[in-house]
Amino acid sequence: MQQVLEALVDPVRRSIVTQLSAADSDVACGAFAIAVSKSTATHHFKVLREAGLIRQYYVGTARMNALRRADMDEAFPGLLDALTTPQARQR
Amino acid sequence: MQQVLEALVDPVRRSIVTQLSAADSDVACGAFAIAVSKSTATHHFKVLREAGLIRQYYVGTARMNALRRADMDEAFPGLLDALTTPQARQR
DNA sequence: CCATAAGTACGACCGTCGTCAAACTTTGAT
DNA sequence: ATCAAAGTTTGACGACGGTCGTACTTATGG
Repeated sequence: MQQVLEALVDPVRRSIVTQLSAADSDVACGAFAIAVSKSTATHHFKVLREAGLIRQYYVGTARMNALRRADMDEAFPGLLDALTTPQARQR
Repeated sequence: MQQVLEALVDPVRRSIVTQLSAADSDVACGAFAIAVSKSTATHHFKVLREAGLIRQYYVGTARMNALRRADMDEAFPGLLDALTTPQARQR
């Protein structure tokens, strides 16, 4: 839980989770709308992965990211819902 | 939202919120089970207050703390519920 | 009036975190 | 074989946040 919150408190990482939640399929690392360098992006994906929020797999040179929503909903019911709500994203 | 998450990511502050949520009435600053000095405690209460999570008022020399659950539930539905759930506290 | 209790305010210290650039790896295409 | 695309790794830097001690304020009780 502590680890999950530490992952979600960063705006960039929360944006990644939000974009993943809104997408209808998995997303490559380079396809996110985040304004940081590649190395910083790699760092953020690592934090999200180690917190159990995403799963990653390769497709050619692209590393795909999948939101582990079911696992999260089981471990922390309501948390991702509370964060990906449209009004939550706005405020 | 960002401010609320930054307030809730600290274990001491989340413990304060949890204890407030479990209590059936408001709690004085000195009555919490937190292992930090007085000045550090004051700092944490200030962060919680500025994030809108608690309200404070004096009763003699004691400063009472009230959880603003209704305001939070309106602004960020499900967030406090997700964090104060017994299984959330455990994990 | 004085002492004690309950917090607050102010600096200071230190660790952690987000950030980047540069060098490297691996895969796929020409 | 070469080259480009996509990430990773490493190291460094700077800022912010949690912590504490000390000094200060305010209120209650004897």
